[in-house]
Amino acid sequence: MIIVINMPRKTPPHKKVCDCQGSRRSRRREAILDVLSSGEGHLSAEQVHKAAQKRMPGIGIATVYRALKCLCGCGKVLEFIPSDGVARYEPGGDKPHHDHLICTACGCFTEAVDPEIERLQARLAAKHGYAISGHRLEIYGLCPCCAKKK
Amino acid sequence: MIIVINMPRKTPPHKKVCDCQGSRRSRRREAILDVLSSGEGHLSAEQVHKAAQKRMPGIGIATVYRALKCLCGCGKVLEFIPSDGVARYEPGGDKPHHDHLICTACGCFTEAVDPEIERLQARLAAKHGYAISGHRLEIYGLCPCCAKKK
DNA sequence: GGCATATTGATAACTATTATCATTATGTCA
DNA sequence: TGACATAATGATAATAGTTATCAATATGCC
Repeated sequence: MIIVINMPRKTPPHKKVCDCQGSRRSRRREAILDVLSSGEGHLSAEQVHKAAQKRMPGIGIATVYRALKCLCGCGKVLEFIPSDGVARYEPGGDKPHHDHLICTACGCFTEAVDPEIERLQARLAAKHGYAISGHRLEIYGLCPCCAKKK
Repeated sequence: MIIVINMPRKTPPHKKVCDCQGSRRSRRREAILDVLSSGEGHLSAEQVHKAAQKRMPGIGIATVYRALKCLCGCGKVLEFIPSDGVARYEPGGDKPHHDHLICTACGCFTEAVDPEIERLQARLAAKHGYAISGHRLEIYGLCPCCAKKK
């Protein structure tokens, strides 16, 4: 299974914030996971924050970032960073790997996967002597809805 | 030909800084282009700045950013933004499209392309009703050099 | 050479994200 | 149940990368 890997940010956390094992139960972290599990996914941290505030008024943005990092660490949430450099989050866990189609007009995300592409990527990596550990594929264009409008 | 497209940043420039037509000649802009043309490519703005200072002492970082934006606008330079969110620049123009293999250990970039993958991406986009305008593919793993060390 | 204006450098501002730190909540153990 | 160790939290400062602002300078044209 291919995992999407993000390059390390400039200032990585010094220690694991949460391994979701020795952690205590936290109602806010649960609320944040619930936002992603029940929502449409592909939310930025700010959007997650807004949605979480409806369930848990007063929740701080720092808590959201910490919770997302924690939830990513144990696989319950997936983070991916498109070319605007702003991290997006989606529920992980049972969800299979997929790539993203991104609409250049409305900014919406569509999930898609092509096993053939996955296979060829591995081949391309091998051809260059790379031991592949992950990949990131984004396809840009007009979504059907926006294409119709033009 | 497929062009790599970056999502718009949060604070896009209000106007085109330079269309490389009505522009005046600028020795610094030329120096910056020269850095990329003669160097290894895949440089961050900061790295370009450092290299440019050797040729043009006192050149400011703002000038580097402006010049890069200008040079990207007219195709002489290509910008791509990997998952650390930090823009990298490489000479454009005559260079054909390519994807990137990125080493998770040393951070080096390798250029690669597979026509088959390109074709399948177009097919995948079409399958989802997308009018494709570009894509971005990054493959992460250990480069041959780093793989050998382990 | 002089003029209109494009370009520049210093620096403030901005966005997304992480670190800090005092306060609060949680779980455990007596 | 109550006390205690410590994980989690919120406010906010700090950081990195990038863009905007603005006065000073450079460029091209007459």
